[in-house]
Amino acid sequence: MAQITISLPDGSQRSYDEGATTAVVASSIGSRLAKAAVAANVDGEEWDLGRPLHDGALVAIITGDSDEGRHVLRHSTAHVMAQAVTQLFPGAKYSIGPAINDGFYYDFELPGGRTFTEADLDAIDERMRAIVKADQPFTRDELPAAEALRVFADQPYKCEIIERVSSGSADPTDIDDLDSGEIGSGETISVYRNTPEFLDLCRGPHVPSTSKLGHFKLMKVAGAYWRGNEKGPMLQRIYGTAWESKSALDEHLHRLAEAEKRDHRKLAVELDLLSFPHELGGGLAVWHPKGAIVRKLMEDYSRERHTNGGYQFVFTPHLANGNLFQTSGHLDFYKDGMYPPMEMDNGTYYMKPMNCPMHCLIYRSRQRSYRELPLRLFELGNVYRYERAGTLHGLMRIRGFTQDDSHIFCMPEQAADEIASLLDFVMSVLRAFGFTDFTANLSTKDPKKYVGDDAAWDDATVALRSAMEKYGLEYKIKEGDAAFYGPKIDIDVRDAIGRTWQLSTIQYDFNLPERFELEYVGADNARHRPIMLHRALFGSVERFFGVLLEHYAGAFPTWMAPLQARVLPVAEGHEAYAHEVAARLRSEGIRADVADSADQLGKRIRAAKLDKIPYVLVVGDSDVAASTLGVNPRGGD
RNA sequence: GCCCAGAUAGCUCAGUCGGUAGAGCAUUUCACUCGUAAUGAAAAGGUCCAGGGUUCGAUUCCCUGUCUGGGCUCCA
Repeated sequence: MAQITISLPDGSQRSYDEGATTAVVASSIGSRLAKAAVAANVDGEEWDLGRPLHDGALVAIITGDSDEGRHVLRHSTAHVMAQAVTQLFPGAKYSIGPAINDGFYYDFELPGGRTFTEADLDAIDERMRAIVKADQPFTRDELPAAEALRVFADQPYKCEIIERVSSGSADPTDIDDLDSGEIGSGETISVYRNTPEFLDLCRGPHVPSTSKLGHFKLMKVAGAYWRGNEKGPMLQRIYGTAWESKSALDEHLHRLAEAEKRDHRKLAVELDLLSFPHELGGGLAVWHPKGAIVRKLMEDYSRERHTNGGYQFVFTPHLANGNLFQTSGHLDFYKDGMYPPMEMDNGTYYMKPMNCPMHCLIYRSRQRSYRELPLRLFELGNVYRYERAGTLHGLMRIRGFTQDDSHIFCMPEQAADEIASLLDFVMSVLRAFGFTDFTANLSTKDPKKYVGDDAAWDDATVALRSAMEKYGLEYKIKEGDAAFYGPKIDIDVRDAIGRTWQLSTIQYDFNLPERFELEYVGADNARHRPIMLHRALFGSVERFFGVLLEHYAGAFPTWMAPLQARVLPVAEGHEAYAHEVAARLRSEGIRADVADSADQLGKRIRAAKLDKIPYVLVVGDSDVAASTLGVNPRGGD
């Protein structure tokens, strides 16, 4: 048996049997030695995590506080879960079970179409803990494909994977092949087992033994399509989370609880901001007075910045004749995302899913000169999109919403400068709302869904790229993620608890100017075609509001708080003075009210705090006498 | 659209093995007038999501729909 020797940071060496246990693991989870060991020299060659060594055997080092280490233990936990499920539910079919962010999942099909219940999760959890306790070693085997098919004869999903791998059609970059991508070269299939009865296709690596696991929790059951195919069978997916230590698990659960407390749907009810009445239908909201104040402040600020930024305001209707969307291409490309047609005596009408076609009509309403360009049209435009029922999510995914939408018409040679100054504008406005951490993505052409010629796409992509480089913004590339009419830049922001949200978008469009035959007269007295930039900064006002609500956990900065101050008289005798104070504040433009003394002071303070009012002002005898007040700020602003 | 789970007072939830329901908070009234996160008492508050079926009787069981939640798929 060949040996693998690893030099440890303390100068000592350790040898492992290569092949018998192919996952080489630092002696205990939580040890830090692995990070240093990754750079160790094995058999005279540099190697890295997960790199195949010696006839396809894999070696990996895990450490408790590395992403690689967590990945390994999560995936191993997924195996144990599948093992528990197959023991508890004879005849269960198991498909794939990868590690994901914070945890893992495994997809199953139970006999007779049975589904998992909450009680099942408890039983599975219990069985998993027994397997952990049994200290079963994970071992690796390689089987010829034909034998693997025999071994997994009663597991149709596994057979499908084996066939895909042995025919060479598995794609290791495909999420659905995560588990299968590297299980073999086509000739042989690698499997892991930790008891004689349970084995699973897997490229490894795994922890050496089930006893290294244990800090996990099964979270929920959900439906999931086999291989993500909407037409394919629906499997039962169990999600779990797994960590290297109890404290890490607890921390994760705590983070989840924090995020739940910040849920904008919950806060919207608690703070009386807005609601989604059933009578309206799914994905449609009504704004209550307090929510409306915040929204109005957001919109006012946006209008002010756009005025200063050289934008011209326009208004356009909510409906349009279908011919307009035929011209724009929406009916060809996104009919499914539009509300159904309304037949009228003079044509077929649709709710507008976007404002751009109408802005094109404004551009085209008369002849344009190059001297007018860039022409920046801005509208807080209401659009309606028929989002599929299962995708609606509070304010984040909604069917009727308002875009802070602008379309900038400019000469192609102006585009890079215009985009660079747009980036500046966008981030300056986002900073005003309290975001400081931005990342950008450049989305490129979707080869299956685009219009226009390839050269135009290339030019547009270069313009966006050079604008970001000019601005000095780092960006990632999302291949094939662009809209059908042109490439785009999306700006993601990180919120107070580290989640990222895609907010702003800047999209290059050479397609609509073509379709609407937009022109300008150039300095050469000839007609030219402008290009168009779509850009939304909030994205949707509703969604941005939802993100702000979660970012601030309901405690909006004072400038946008629905109520900025509440005056509390200590007792009945102080009420007149309290009203005087509030009136004075209101005359200074401060949103203030008074909570009279019907309840005890402590209770009124508590209520004001729960309402997240920035300043609670208490007035009693000494304040009346000296014309003062006690200031109790919310803190944290 | 698909899978699973829900919908009971304004909110959060309990309950009814099928005999039209209850708590806490909020609301109203009364008492208390209080100096920094819950004073006490009383009252009022419900088509138990909607429609159909089974039943002597349905909020409860079944079906359909609507809406919500978690996923999948989608996201111009």
